[in-house]
Amino acid sequence: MERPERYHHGNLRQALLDAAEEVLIDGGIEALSWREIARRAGVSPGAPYHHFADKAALLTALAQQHLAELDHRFREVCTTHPEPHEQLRALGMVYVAYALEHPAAFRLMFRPEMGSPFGGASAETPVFGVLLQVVRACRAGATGDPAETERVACAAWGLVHGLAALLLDGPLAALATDRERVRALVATSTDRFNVDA
Amino acid sequence: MERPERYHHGNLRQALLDAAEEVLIDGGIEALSWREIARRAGVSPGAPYHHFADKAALLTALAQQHLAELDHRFREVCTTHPEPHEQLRALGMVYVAYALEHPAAFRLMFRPEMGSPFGGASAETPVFGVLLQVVRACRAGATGDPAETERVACAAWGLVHGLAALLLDGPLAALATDRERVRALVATSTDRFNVDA
DNA sequence: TCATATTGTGTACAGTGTTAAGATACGCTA
DNA sequence: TAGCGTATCTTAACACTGTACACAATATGA
Repeated sequence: MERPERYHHGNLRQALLDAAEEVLIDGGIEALSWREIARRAGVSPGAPYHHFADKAALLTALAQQHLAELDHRFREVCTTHPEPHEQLRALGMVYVAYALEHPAAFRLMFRPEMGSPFGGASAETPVFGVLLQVVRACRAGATGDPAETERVACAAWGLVHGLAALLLDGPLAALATDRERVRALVATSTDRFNVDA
Repeated sequence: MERPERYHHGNLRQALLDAAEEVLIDGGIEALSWREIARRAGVSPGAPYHHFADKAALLTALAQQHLAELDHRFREVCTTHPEPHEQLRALGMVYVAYALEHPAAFRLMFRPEMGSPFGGASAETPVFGVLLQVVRACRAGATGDPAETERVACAAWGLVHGLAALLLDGPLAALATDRERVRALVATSTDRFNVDA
């Protein structure tokens, strides 16, 4: 989209990611076809293969971008909220909010047909790393089993992820538009989950 | 598959569902194509349109079958476990176990590109109905807000659903094969979730 | 300046979901 | 039992899709 008159695009890779994002927003996942992406970037359907191995690779890269953004928001939460338990509640809100704000992108991160943009669930994993850190802070000073701490972090992730998934494509979809009820649901969920050792 | 030599199949509708299930098992969701299903049922690609409006309708019907089976297992749990809190823990185990046992089918139920097999989240909703009943039993005698009870049930569903989703297609996929660790994770999750009023 | 690597185009192929027109067999009524 | 309407299936076609390949244009570096 930068300099259409030239033979070489300049930075097609990013242009493709932008085009994919654009398609994703106003057409959803079903509209996200390789050729449509190339079309929007003003390029022939063969060109993208010089920048991405295949469709899955492009989509994985896009998912990673969103994952990085979500990770950024997570870290922001940690700076604006002092107390660990408050941080945890805020993280839940941010997670669900992001899912509802970027539904198609959020779904993309958990599609089985492409390589998972997360690695595993370690301290270096984008979003999970922050979560694990906060959970550790909540349980600081306790003589608890470290494996249990990890399980608790996974459970916390599962909790908010499940809410997001059910709100997006599950039976709770009807609630998704009512911001206040969503907020209440997330609050109930996190408040009732006991993190402490 | 019943009487292949005849022009009319007999009960093609169920044969198509069976074929779809078969494809789903040994090929995953990606292999689940309309034509492949017809092929396995020994019929031309146009024939299924007399039984299902389109691909999404077929897949929705298949998802509903699995949902009914899961609902059945849920009700079974309620009869074999007397105490509500025990029931709740057992339901969580059964939910996650079903997801890991039938991964492709489980994913099918939450695909955005087809009509959700659940209606909303009411007492009549297949799986949620049982869950709601058990949560109510846990909170019996309390003077709690009914809306809060509903939120708690939603949160409980979110908790186990999130675990299942992360184990299937998320960063917890590496754990999925280790039955004992999965069991411990689910136990930690449900035990730490406070249902009571 | 010229060979080479990079990044485009164009065409082709197999496979997809869906539709429409025509062939066949079943079930009901007379 | 004969005939007819209708439900069911086949065949062929359409507009797509993702990917592969040969080729062309540009950029780069010795």
